[in-house]
Amino acid sequence: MSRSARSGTREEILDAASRLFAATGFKGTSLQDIAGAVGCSKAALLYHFDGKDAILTELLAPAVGAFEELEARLAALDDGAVRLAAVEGFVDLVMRFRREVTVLYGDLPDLLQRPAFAGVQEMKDRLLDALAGRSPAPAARAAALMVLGGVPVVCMEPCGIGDAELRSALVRGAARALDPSGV
Amino acid sequence: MSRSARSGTREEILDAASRLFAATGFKGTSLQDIAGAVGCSKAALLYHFDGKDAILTELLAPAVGAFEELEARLAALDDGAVRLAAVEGFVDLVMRFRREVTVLYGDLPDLLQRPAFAGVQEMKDRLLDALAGRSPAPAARAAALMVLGGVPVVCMEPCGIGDAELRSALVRGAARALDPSGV
DNA sequence: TCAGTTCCTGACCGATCGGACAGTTTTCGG
DNA sequence: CCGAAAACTGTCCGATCGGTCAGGAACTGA
Repeated sequence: MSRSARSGTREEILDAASRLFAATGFKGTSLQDIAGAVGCSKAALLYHFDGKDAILTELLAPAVGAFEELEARLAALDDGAVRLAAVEGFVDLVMRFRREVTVLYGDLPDLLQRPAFAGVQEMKDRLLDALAGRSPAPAARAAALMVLGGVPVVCMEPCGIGDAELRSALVRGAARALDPSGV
Repeated sequence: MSRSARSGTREEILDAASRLFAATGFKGTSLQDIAGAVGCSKAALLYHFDGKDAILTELLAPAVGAFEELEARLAALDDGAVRLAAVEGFVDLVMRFRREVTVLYGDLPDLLQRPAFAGVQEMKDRLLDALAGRSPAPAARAAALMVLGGVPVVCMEPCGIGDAELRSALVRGAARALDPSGV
């Protein structure tokens, strides 16, 4: 067992950073803040990571990977089934990676500019397409965008209801919003 | 006519600031950036405004006022009519104040902490209540939160469809999401 | 024309940022 | 027990931040 795996400082840093990034944003959190939360020096962070950006990318990697998997799964579905699958998969992932999604949404505009997250923009576009049931209709795309932006907002809020109940409420609410045969 | 009203520098500052704040966030925009966009010195900004925060608050004041008016109007409605009125009013205001809402949502978490925007949090809560048709049911509140967070996201995106069409798509999509008798 | 107000500039300030670096403590295999 | 690698610290750096200040230009009413 390697030494680094035992001490766990690296994981502590990632945990503290994700909490702080989610609470005050990436730009709003300094290396000093993270070091203080972990209980080490700022230089220790830069020993474990190549810089502030490296902490962010490593932090978001699992979530990004999971969303890429979801997309691969959705790509295999036909137009009829993709909408509901996209809704359920999206809600599940956002809930599972609450903190990471909060971080990502918190500084979205300028985070997307970074070359490291160039793929996120395309990922968002493909997910939007799936939520719209691959329909090019403006109304369908607007509704899909509303779901894409709205679901994370709900998950960020500590709304005091259980995960199972929240999940079902979100899936049904989003499905209603995306239902082209609705009101 | 006062001298300041003629030169219009003050308005230029507010316009440039709102554009930059919306594009790169409040924290992500420096006074230098604004001065550069306006074509004046950084000191000129601080001659017209008491500080960076003062620019933000003055920028957001018309939007905040409009949302307060909306709430006052909603408060007079009974539980049956409040939901649809809230959806239409909310969509209208978000579209009218696109840029301001983008700024507000871009740095929401830490902006809400500011004493100057203490009222915004309560405003959000009351609007949420109205969108949920004043229902305390967790599912209704989750759907309302989804709409509250999702509609601004759609308006920020330059989605290339006309305002009228976008408005109708948003109102209908949001109404579907909030419909308790739906799917 | 001239005093007075408004408008604006360049230079400067302390604080804080992300990061670099040399040196010290801690840990572990042999 | 010891030498080497790993883990970490204190200190310093240049850049940039929001904000201050004294003074100069530009316009105004008399």
